[in-house]
Parts: sequence; structure tokens; C-alpha cells
Amino acid sequence: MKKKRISIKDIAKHLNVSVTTVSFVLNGKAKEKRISEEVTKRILDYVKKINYKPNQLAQSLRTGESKILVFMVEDISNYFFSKLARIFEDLAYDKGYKVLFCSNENDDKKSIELIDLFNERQVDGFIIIPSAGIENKIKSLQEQNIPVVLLDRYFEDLEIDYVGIDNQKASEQGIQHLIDNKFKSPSFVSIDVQQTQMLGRLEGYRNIASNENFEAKELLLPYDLKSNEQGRAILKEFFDQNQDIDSILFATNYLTQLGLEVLKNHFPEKLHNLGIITFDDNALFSICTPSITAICQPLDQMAEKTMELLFELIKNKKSTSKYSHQKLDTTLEIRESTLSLSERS
Amino acid sequence: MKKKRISIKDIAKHLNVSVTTVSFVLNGKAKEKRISEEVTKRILDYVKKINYKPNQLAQSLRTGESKILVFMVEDISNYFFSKLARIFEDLAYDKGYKVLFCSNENDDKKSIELIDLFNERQVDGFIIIPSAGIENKIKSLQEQNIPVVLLDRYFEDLEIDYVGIDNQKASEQGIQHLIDNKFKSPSFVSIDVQQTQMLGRLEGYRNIASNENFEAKELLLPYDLKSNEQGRAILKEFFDQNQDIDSILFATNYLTQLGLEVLKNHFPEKLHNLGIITFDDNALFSICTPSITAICQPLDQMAEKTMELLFELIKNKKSTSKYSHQKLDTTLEIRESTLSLSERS
DNA sequence: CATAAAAACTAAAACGTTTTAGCTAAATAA
DNA sequence: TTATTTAGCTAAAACGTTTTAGTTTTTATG
Repeated sequence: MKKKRISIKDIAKHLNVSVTTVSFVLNGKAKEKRISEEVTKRILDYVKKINYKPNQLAQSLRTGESKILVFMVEDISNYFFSKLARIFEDLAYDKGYKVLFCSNENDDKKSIELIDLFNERQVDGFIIIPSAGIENKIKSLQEQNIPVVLLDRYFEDLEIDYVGIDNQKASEQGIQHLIDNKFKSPSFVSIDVQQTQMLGRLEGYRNIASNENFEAKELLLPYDLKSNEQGRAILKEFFDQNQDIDSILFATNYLTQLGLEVLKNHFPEKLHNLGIITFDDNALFSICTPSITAICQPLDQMAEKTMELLFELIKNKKSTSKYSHQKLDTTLEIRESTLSLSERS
Repeated sequence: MKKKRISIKDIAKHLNVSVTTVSFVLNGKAKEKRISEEVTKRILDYVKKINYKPNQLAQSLRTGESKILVFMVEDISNYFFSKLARIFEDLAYDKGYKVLFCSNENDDKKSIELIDLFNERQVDGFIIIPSAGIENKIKSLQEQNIPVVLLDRYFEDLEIDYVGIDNQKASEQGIQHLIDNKFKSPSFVSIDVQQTQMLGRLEGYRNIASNENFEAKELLLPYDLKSNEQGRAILKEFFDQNQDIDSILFATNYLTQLGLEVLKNHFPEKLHNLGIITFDDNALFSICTPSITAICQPLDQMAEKTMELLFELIKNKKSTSKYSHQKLDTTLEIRESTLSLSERS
């Protein structure tokens, strides 16, 4: 007993004009197509009166535009991604687009499945936080002339728009901050994956190690961690075997969380003496004890820049405009965890 | 220079059969429609060879099904919601549906706009975490025979499917746990809003207060908090004026966060002596000091149940099957913040 | 050998738009 | 008056499917 929605045809019939005329008026082409003011007004009034809304599906089918964007992240339940999603949502809606979010779990197979899936649905554009091995898939999207912007990480040999941060510099600032606060031997905990963001962070660390002349102590957890449990075990071993480190830079939010758990449970005294910095802020880091110093990515700015690039692509579908790599600056949110020991209560 | 996608018509032409035949075969109706095995095989083989994928828009236009669901939450960047979203995502994809997420900011106007927006797009179903005043809009969706399931909260006089927790019981368990651990005077911090989930939590608190004979101390923050700053100020005042409370149940994640900030900054000694429980867990609560006891909602179970109800509605669009109110059980994740004082280190 | 029944397939309408190409009537020019 | 231009409007095709209501061919039946 589905009530049939009113269509443009019904309107045309009711007003004794043609479907074409109604369509022209609705699309704001009344002037251009020389529809008289009188008819234009009649149509507009009636449409408002019955609160007619065009069928988007039919529009999309005809025009080839779905007004849907896809935002593909590692895991939408991770704060860094969900926060970005929240911003994208607003930006897109303002322009009349909706955003479909999906999680690729940083897995190539899943990523490719998802891209294919949405591609079949003729979405109008992709914002992708790519897993390590989907360079070719991305390239094939480009070849089909489908707008794509990469976020957070990119591929060295792909000419494509990208927005992210200057990871190396961010890392350097973080480590330098530790050094400035009298920590002598900062270590670095990250994931062993060949992705630009992680490589940049690692390089930044190594640079300062060499500049400041301390021995680099790196822990790179396996890319395909089986469980949090396994992660914690590896971290515990690292702390056991490196009693001399006096500070740590965690390269992601998730690692920080694991690390803090291990410290809290197995090395409670260390938790209060270690210098700790994390990439990516989270509201709760300010209420930990000690509160955790964080390298903050400029989420709003990143989202805005990304959308800007994407909409440029959507507009000039033809011209493969020169691609742009945006590396934005981070800010250091300084909290208790990097106070030099003498300053701590 | 857009490459034209291959259509069913191209296939038909190439194989010298009719479009109808191809369509039947692709829809698995070969047997039913008596298409010969030979033709069926030829079509299937060719389709696989050229990797043809039907145009979903056209399918949707014709069938009236978009295979898109909407999940409307308060704020997708909030962990409770984004975690649910992550689960829904997988469940839906398994059934061939995509999920559009949107954030209503618990605001009626925004909620209604969003619902209208998606309704025009003929989505196949809604999962809604409703703001307080959209009862009528929800009802109108029902009247249009559009599948809707409410989550987290519901409306007393609306006959509609709903999934959530037993808020009253959860609250009672939390407070009882405080009492059992020798806290004499638990207080309750919540939001002043007429929504079932909040009312239930409040009622649970009051019940135990009356059973255990302690004076109820409630702080209900305004529904339309201007800023975190304002929230912190109100909380600080509450703590200042109620020095005698020895424990708190925070009714949401967000309030817990604000509360902990205030405690950490203004009442550091209290932070370690107060009994603290929060509704809704977050990975980081286990690494706070003290780690925070949490009332955990069974997210997986909630998501599954919700999908189950929604798909039932989608299937039997006609029969207004009897609606179901699912109130699931929570679990208490006991951590340091509710150890009785004698047990604390 | 006609006829009925079953098997195998298909033409065309429909979903709701947009847009091209053109038509008609009025106004203007010659 | 006739030809031309312009204003105002519209028929019909197209987007890519699904599905109804057939038609044609083959096989079985009396």
C-alpha cells in the first residue's frame, strides 16, 4: 500500500504544461529557455504548495551524478577517522553531497572490494586513506577519470592529490621537545609498514637521534598484529629489555593506548618518570595521569583542503589539473607527560 | 572522455539474445523463466569475462529499492556511536546494503532536515537515535511505510521497534556496586533532557537512593550546553558545594570526560578518593589513573538485534508486524575507581 | 495430421528525470 | 503582404534496468 510519490509528470498534467517546461523551471533555466514569468510562477508556486521533491535516483541515472562521496578509512570507530568523518559530513552536505563511510581495516583486499563496490554505484568521488598495496587500484580509478584524493598517506610514484601532515617535521618537533626537557634517550614505537606517514615519522626520529647524538631505539610492531594481547606482550618485552630509555614517542594513537596499558600494569613507576608523546590527540589524553602530550593534526584544515581538491576534480572532470601534495603543520599539545623530571610534583 | 560503461543492452547485442533474457539470467531467474541451459551458460560466461556489473541506479529506479540504509546518530565522532556504526557497516554489507551515517547533534531541526533529505533519496530504511522532539516525524515515516528502528531511546507512545539497554537496571547495578564497596553517598551527574535513556538512568539512581536510604544528590546539566567550558564550570560548582559526596555515577561518556577534567584540575586529591562509574566504556578509561569502572552496553548484540528488526521490516513492508522493545543487559567493567578506599594502594 | 501444451525466448512499457531538436504563434522587418 | 526573427513552449529520446504480456518454436497428444 505504498503511496505513490508525486512526479514531474503529475505536476505537468495538473498545470497543463509539458514535462519539459516543468523540468526547465525546476532547474532554474526558465529565463534561459524562455519560459514566461507567468508560467514559471505557476509552476514554482504549485511545486512549493505540494512540497514536491525530485527523485534523486532518476536524476542521477539521467545525469550520471549521484551526489554521493565515499570516505574510506581504516576504521571508522577510531577517533582520528571518525572526527574527520564528522567534518567531511558537514562540508559535503553544504554542497549538496552525502558521504558514505567505510572501513578498510588497512587491508588491501577489503580496500579493493570496497572501491569496486562503490565504483559500480557511480559515486562522484573518493577520499581514501589507502592501505599499503592498492596503488594500482587507485591508479585505475584515476584512469577512469574518477575524482580521488588521498588522505594521511600517499604513494611516491602516483601523481595524485593528497592531503596530510609533514610527518617528519612533526616527529622531529616531538623528539626535540623531549630533548629540550632533558630527556636524554628518547625511543620510538611504531608499526612496521611501508606507508609514507609512518616512514616520515620514523625518519624524523632518526634525524634528531643523529643530530642530538643519542642512540636510536626503535620498536616496530608487526603490520598484521593478531590481537591487542600480542601487541602488549611485544611492548612489555621491549620495556623489559630497554630499561635505559627515558622517553617514548608513540607513532599512533592505538600504540599509545597499548603502551599506556602495559606501563600502567607492569611498570607503574615508569609511567610517571617516562617522557611520553603520542601522535594524534584524543580528549581523554588530557585526563590520564600523567596527562599525555600529543602531536595534533589540524583536522579541520585537512578536511577543508581535501574537499577543496576533491571538488576541483569533480568540476573539471576533463583537465587532469596538476596534482597537489598538501603537507600541513601539526601542533604540539604539551601536557604533564613531557614535563622534565625536576618539574614534576 | 568518459569511457562508457557496458550495459545489459550491449551484452544482449553481442550474444544475439534479448535484453530480457540477459536480465532474467542475471537475476537468477533462468530456471523459472525457462531460459535454456545453453543460453544461460553463454550469458553467464560472457558476463564474467567482461566483468559486467549492473548499474545500481537504474536498478534502484526500476525496483524502488536503493539498498542504502541510514544510521542517524548524535555525533559520529563519539566513540559509542562510531563503534556501533562500525558494526552496522559490516552487518549491512553482508546483506548487500550500504550505510549512510549522519549526525543530528541531538537537535530536532537538524534531525528533521536529515530525515527529509534521505527520504527523498528513497533509502530503504532508517536506524535512528532520535533527538527529543521528533516523535511526529518518526511517526510520519512509519505512515509512509518506511522501515525505522529506534536505538538507545524511544518514545513512550509510539508503537515502534526499538533496541537499547535496561537503563534503570544498569543504573541500579552501578549504584549498588558503589554501596557494596562502602560508598555511603553516591551522586548522579546527567543531562536534563526528557529522553527515555536518561530518565531510566535517573530513576535507577533514585531507586537505590531510596532503598539504601541515602540522600539523592543529582546534578542535571542543561540540555543545550553552550560549551565544554560551561559544563566544567557547572561541575566545579557542584563539587564545591557538595564536599560530602563520596562517589559519582556519570550518565554519559561525555560527562565523565568533563568531570574527570574538573577533578584532575581542581580536586586532585578527590580524584583518588572518589568512587567513579561511567556509562559507556572507552578503551582509554582503563589507562586513566585511577582506571574508571564502566557500565558497558552490549554493542554487538544491540547492532545485531537492530539489524534483525530492520530487515524484518524491509521484508514484510506491508504487515505492520507487532513492534518489539528490546532492552538488553549491560555489564559492569570493574576497575580501580570503585575500589573501596581500604583496598586502594 | 491437426491441435494442444510446453519450452524458449522477446517486444515494449515502465521507473522519473534531463535535454535535444523542433514546433507554433506573435512580433518585426522588408 | 510576405519573410524573418523571436518568444514560448513541447515531443520524444535517453539514462539502464525489470517485468508484463506476449510470440514463436518445439514437443507431445489424440
